[in-house]
Amino acid sequence: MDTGLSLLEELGLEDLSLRKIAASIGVSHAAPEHHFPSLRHLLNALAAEGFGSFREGMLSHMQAAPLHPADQLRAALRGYLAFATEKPHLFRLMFNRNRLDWEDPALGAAGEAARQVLAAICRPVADRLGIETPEGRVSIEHLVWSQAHGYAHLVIDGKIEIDSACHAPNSVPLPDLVNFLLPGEPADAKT
Amino acid sequence: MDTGLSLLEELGLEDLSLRKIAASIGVSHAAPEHHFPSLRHLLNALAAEGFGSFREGMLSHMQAAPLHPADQLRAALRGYLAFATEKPHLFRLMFNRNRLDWEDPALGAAGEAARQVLAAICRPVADRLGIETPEGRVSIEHLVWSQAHGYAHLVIDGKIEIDSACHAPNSVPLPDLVNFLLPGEPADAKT
DNA sequence: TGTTCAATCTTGTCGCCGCCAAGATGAGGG
DNA sequence: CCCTCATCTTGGCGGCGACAAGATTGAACA
Repeated sequence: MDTGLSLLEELGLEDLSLRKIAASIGVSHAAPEHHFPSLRHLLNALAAEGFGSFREGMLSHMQAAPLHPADQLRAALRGYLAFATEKPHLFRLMFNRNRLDWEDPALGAAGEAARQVLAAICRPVADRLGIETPEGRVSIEHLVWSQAHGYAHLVIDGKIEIDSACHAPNSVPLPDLVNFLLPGEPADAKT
Repeated sequence: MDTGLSLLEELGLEDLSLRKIAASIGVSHAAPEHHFPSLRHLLNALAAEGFGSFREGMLSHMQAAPLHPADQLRAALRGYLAFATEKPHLFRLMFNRNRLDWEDPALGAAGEAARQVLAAICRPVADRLGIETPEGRVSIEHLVWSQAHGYAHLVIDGKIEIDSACHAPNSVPLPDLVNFLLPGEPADAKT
């Protein structure tokens, strides 16, 4: 398990294999298959553990920040980005639909727990904006999540460098952001 | 090449193989290796072609929209999301750092051309916001791109459903968004 | 027309992979 | 003492990317 995590970051997701893990531990090539019926099960376990430390990373950043909603949101986003940059291959695995089995309840619970952190952060933000409906809250959560997720992906894929001016990626609410971005301009052309 | 693209969407990135492509065409297992020295070269070619149609998709959405910056931005984001949902596996390949060789000038040019579309969209937005510095423009581009990219990834990974209320994912400018989100609140705690 | 030559494809092989089956080992409880 | 179960080993299967060596083909050229 630990060997799997370290080999994952060392070799990358595509070059990780059960046989290399076994060799690294010093056992025969088929030994891991007793603990994990297939490679998919091992990746599921790694991803579930990853979501655990992902959640803890965001929470610890939040605990070090003031209780104010704005600071809490910034701290969570900082934690999101920090995890992605520190363990990029694990991060990619955690959001790789093809290689994980989300029917696995352990993985589902771990992912949901991490998601709840973001949801809890977004609620007071929505309150401050006067948004009360469930759909409005979900929209804000999606916008915040998209911002953090896209920024993290673009950074670890080398498409953009971390913007030192805004230490954490930040996001914005409202169903139609462009109206917010450019107030007084014509509304959406083709809704 | 065409077979590769269709097999990519049919089988997924992880299950695509040179041998399956060869078998699908009806040639021997080693025939593709004459045209593409390695699997990586084929994936590079597919990704470069993908960036081409990605760019064209955004441009065609933009041409169908009013010339106003807000509408153009919305149209481009709609094109971004449409491409990702229509060709999810190709989209994931195009942003997969491990399986592509970005030293390849053809791929680099194709990616840069697509990026220029977004940059061109963001410039008038920055102008409207009174942002003149190059760093400011880059910040806005990063924010817009992050929003679109994260939203697209979360949608194709099944983490969120497309929000019918905001037909395209929307994004926001400004280096520190939280100050914008929550005006009058204390500024960044730990810059 | 006949020859040459480069592009293209085939066949065969290598090592690595996930997976499966059968058996060895070894500790704990009747 | 023996049974049982967890754990590991050995060996083998087909599929994979990559490589090597040879066959086929068709256009260019004298």
